[in-house]
Parts: sequence; C-alpha cells; structure tokens
Amino acid sequence: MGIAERKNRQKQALRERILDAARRIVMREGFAALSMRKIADAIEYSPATLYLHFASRDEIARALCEEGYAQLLETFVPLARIADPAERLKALGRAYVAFGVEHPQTYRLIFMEDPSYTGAALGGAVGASRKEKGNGHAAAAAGAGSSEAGDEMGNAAAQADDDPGTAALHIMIDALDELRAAGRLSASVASMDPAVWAEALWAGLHGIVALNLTCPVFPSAPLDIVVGVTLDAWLGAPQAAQRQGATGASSAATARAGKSAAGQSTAPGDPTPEPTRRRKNAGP
Amino acid sequence: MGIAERKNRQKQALRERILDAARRIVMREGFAALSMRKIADAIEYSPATLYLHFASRDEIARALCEEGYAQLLETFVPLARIADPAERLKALGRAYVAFGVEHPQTYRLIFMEDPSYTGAALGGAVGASRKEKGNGHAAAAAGAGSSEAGDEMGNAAAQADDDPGTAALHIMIDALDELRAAGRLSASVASMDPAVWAEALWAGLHGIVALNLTCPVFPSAPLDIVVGVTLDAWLGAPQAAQRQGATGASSAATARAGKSAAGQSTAPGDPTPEPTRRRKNAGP
DNA sequence: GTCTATACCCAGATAGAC
DNA sequence: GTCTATCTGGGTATAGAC
Repeated sequence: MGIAERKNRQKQALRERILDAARRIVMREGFAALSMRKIADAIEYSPATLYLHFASRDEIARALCEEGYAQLLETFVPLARIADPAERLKALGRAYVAFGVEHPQTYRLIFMEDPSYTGAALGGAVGASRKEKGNGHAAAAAGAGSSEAGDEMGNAAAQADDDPGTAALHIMIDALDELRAAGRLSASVASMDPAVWAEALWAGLHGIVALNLTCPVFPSAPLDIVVGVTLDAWLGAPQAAQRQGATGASSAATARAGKSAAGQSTAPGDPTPEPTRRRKNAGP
Repeated sequence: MGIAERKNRQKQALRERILDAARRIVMREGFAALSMRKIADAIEYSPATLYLHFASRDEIARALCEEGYAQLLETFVPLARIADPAERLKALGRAYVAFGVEHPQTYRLIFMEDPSYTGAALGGAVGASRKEKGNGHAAAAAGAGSSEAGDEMGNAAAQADDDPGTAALHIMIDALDELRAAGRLSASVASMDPAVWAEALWAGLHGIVALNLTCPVFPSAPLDIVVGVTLDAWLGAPQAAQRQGATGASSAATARAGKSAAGQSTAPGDPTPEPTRRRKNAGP
C-alpha cells in the first residue's frame, strides 16, 4: 500500500526539517542556545510536535552529533586515497584542523561539549588499531607488536559499516600503520607504540583547534604554521633534519598547509559556514 | 577609625564566602550549574545580597577564573627553580596536565568555556616572548631573531606583577628561550620559530587534557605515557634517538612522568579535589 | 546591609481537545 | 498528527520594607 509509505516519507521529511533547523541554530548560536521552542519556532510547528519525532532535546543533540561525525568523515574520505601514507596523514591532519575552524560550533558539539556526546559515536576505536575491542586500557602500553596481524577488513574505505566517528579515526590509524610498516617514521618517534603515537598526534591537533576556538590569543602565528610544525614534529620533516634558517615553516609540505588549512574548501559539499568566533551571548 | 575598617573586613569576608561557595559548586557540578540562587543557598543568604558584592553572575565567573589561573601559577612556581631548562620544561608540562586532570572543572572554566573568560587573564602573553605587546599576529612567523634582546625583567620568578595567567605562560616561555639559547633543542625542531614551537607544545598538552576531560575513549594508554611521548617529541628524547624496543616510553624521563602526572600531589596546598569525570547531569 | 517578594524571562515536557 | 494550554522548575535581577 502506497499510503503508509507516503506517510512514512512525510514523517521522515519532518524529522529532517527538525534536524535542519536544529543544526542551523547550533551553528549560529552554539549548542547551549538550542531549545525545543526555538526549533519549533523555526519550522513553524508547535513544540509538542517535536516530541513525536524525538524523545528529548538530548536525542536531537545526539542526532546532530552523528551528522557532525559523518560530515567530518566526508572530508576525510577523498584524502584516504592519497598514496603516500605520510602525505596522506598530513593532509588528514590539516583537514581535521580546517574542519574545526570552519565549523566551530559543530566541532564544539562533537568534541568539546559532553563526554556522552563525544563517546556516543566512538566505539572504542582509538588505540586498538586491530586489537580486540575490550577496554585496552590496562596494558595498552605493551601492545606494539600486535599491529600487523591480519589485513582483512583493514582497508580504510571498507570501514563504512562502522559508525562515522570510528570510521574517520580508522582512516587515520590505518595511515599510521602503513607508515610504520614502511619504516618511514622519523627516528625519534619510530620506537614508540603506534597507538600512543596516534593519540598524541590527535591530541596535538585537537589542542590546536580547541585553543583556537576558546583562547583569543591563540595562535599568535598563522594557524597553518602551527599545524605544519605539529605535523612535522610527529611525522618528521622529510629527511633533512638539519636545515636551518627557516623560521616558521620547514618544508614544502608546510607551505602547502598554508593554502589548504586557510582556504575555505577542504572538501566539496559543505554549504554552511559557521561564524568563526562565538560571541558571549549570541542572541539579540 | 576602626569601625569603617571592620565593616570593610566584614564585606571582604562575605565576598570570600561567596567565592568559596561558587568554587565548590563549579567543582562539584560544573560551571553550567552555577547559579546565583545556588550560591545564595549555600551561604545561607538571600540571592539579592550577592548583588551587593558582585554585579552579575559573570563577574563571579571572572573572579573564579582569576583564582584558577593563580592556582595554576602556584603549581608552576616551585618548578621554575629547576636548573636544567629541558627538565624544567618537562616538569612544567607534566604539572600542566596534572593540574587539568586533578581540577577538571576549574580547567574547563579557564581554558574551555568562554573566550572572554580565557582571554581575560591572558594579556597577549603567548608568542611574544620579549617582543612588544602589540598584536604580533601579522608577522610573527619572521621573528626568530628577536628573542635574545635584553634580560631585565626577563626572569620567570620576577614576573609576579603580571596577571597570573600571563605569568604562568611566561615561566614556560622563559624555559624555552633558555633551552634555545643553550642550543639544546632536538635537531628536528631546532630550526623553528620558538614562539610557534611554544604554542604547538601548549596545544599538544591542552589537547591531552581536553580530550581526557571530554572524550571517554581517550587515552587508551595511561595518560602519563601519552604526556611523556609528547614531551619527548617536542623536547627531544635526550640524545639517543635510535634506541629501539621500548614500546610506550622512551627514557627515564618518561618513566618519571608516570609518577608525577599520575600521583595527586604535583604542588603543595590544593585542598580540593574535583570529581574526575563530569556526569551528564551532575545534580540529583 | 539584608531581607522578602516579585517581575520577568526561559526551559523541557505532557494532557487532552481537535 | 497537530495543536493549545499548562505544569513544573529553573534562571537573573530589582524594588522596597526593615
């Protein structure tokens, strides 16, 4: 019967309208300003109607988070095809920072707001490249040998069945594994546990984005420079360790970062810019 | 006349009680849960009374921030006396992370909440080691040569007249300058702009703390290990770059980090622990 | 200085008419 | 399915009595 299906379509359509409105509010005024009333107002429905589609404001927030992770994943996917693992990883790092800078409220929501939001889309992906899932917490420091086990399901693009957040992180982890397998890590970090290495790099990038969103005096140098320096520090400035006189940048890779991280189009298809700095009280 | 002074003392005392109560609420339930009503309730005064001491909730928040920065500075001061600049910088880094982990809500408030809070206590300190104050934003990348200018007022401990936040950051920057002057930076980072280097290191540490507070799956390895790896990456694992077989840690320095960052006493005199993870709705 | 009382705002969520 | 109306509870801030 087509009738039930049409009703279903309509229901889905309204659900999308709700999420659209919610996303717009979050992008404009930040997550704290998101309220059921405002959403209802924006879509010209009564507040009560929202509860026919979402059980609570929290559920809407969670849906927005998933969208955010998917959005981040989308900017990663094309970069996953870069052949050279080091270049790929650098491109991913720059894209990660660019995403945070271009979608500050989205980034805040999925990575800086609430542990339950951040955790929802991350099924314990980090630190367990191909280890068992379990809470690898206890003895993770002694797991350097387990990373070259089987290769089935290991390819980045094939992980789309995971949730987006996990998939995005796997793209990074896979690149790291390749890099390690190729023995291309700079001498000073080659001996470390890859999982720790990955988390430390992630922290570095997250720190750059987070400080940029919250700390007015950061960075004093252009953002791309700081990003380039961080990537070089972890991935190793290609070979020549002794070049001196270069003040801020280290290589062509960093120079390119200037373009890619500052420009607005890291990946195709994001129609919605968010205001760069959040004002104290965004509302009128 | 002693009468006016006594009244003044009483007024100051109540002000302190207000801040005490506010601090306790923030530590227990997070900044978002701080309200005038709750403070008034805690000190058994009427809400209206609070407005005789603070113009708004925001003013209370700002006062709490200053306290937070001062608290952070206190944990830095004793470490500023470590002679070796590399060791000093590592100790500072570990203390920084330890502070964030031990006082999550305080750290959130001063570094992750609102740009105006974070900016209030930071008079443009970063990136301008001894340069003029002005917004060194534009050409900061070309300033590698200006760091050994004059030494008057350059000593870390002498900067107590600055606001606490700035002073704390200057302690780190000074250590970096010394390290650079001594030519002790690892080869791969020796050629960089010190200001950029400092900001990137700061971002790395901030990222570790921030992810630890917000991302449930971070880190999978013990925190101290990740901190140690980050410090080694930026400060250089002392000399031996080729040691292999060490899985997570790299040196005695990292091993020590395990103790200092995990233990509860980085600095003397903080009486108030905060719950480690923030629950979604902390209130009953 | 301190209180009570209150004005005025906002929120999330639900009951029950249509 | 959608609405109106409402419950319940929170918040900032102020007026005016004491």
